[in-house]
Amino acid sequence: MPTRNRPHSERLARAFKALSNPNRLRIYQQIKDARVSPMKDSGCKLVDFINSMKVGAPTISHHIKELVNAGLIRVEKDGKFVTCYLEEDMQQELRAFLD
Amino acid sequence: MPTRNRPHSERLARAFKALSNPNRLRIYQQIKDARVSPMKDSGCKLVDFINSMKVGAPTISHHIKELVNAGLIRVEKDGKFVTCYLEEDMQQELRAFLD
DNA sequence: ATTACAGTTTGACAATTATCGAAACGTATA
DNA sequence: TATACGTTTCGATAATTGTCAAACTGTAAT
Repeated sequence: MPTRNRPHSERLARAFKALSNPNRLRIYQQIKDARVSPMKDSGCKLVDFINSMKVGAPTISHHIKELVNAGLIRVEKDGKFVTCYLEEDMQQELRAFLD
Repeated sequence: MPTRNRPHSERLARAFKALSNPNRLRIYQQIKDARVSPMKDSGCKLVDFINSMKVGAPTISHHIKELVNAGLIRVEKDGKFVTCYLEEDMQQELRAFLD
């Protein structure tokens, strides 16, 4: 059973795997940088990724899903738009591992 | 040009990819934990990995090589033994990225 | 309603990867 | 030298992955 104190290798490895693709890493970085504080988190519109990155929409959709499954981000739907937000707990877990 | 301020996605992604395999992650963790300080770094003997982990020697050798290529660790040979040491610069780069 | 936009799903394909067994290599020790 | 041990290389295989095109879904605008 994975706990907060002794993180499971599998869980961490899955997060690292999600960050192991350059495009996914860039997506994550933008989402992370959009969060200046827990109070001020503008999130990132998925449509902006689709318009700015050099891979097709299906690929981006797939990458986002992987980041969500890895627990790194979460998404919220509003009308036809999807906005991505950082999952701070996982960010903290990764930071803790690196220390 | 990858700099400290604006790290290259490819370089970071390669490091994360190296940590994306559970066995490799465990290896890295042990090497990291063996370094209590820059002055006191006992390193980890490759032979101990081979004896303690449940995968064959060729696989371990391959994993070590990947960690080295990713810039996460370095190895030193002494007689027939190989010892693994943490590359602190890369650890710092990863930490900086997560902040 | 028709069109346009945002996003997902499916199915496919080439490329990469984790692992293995067998063989080879290098170093020490008997 | 011969033998043993630690490590690497090689060749193979099964599994995973990144990407795409095409088709589809849902929402908004005209």
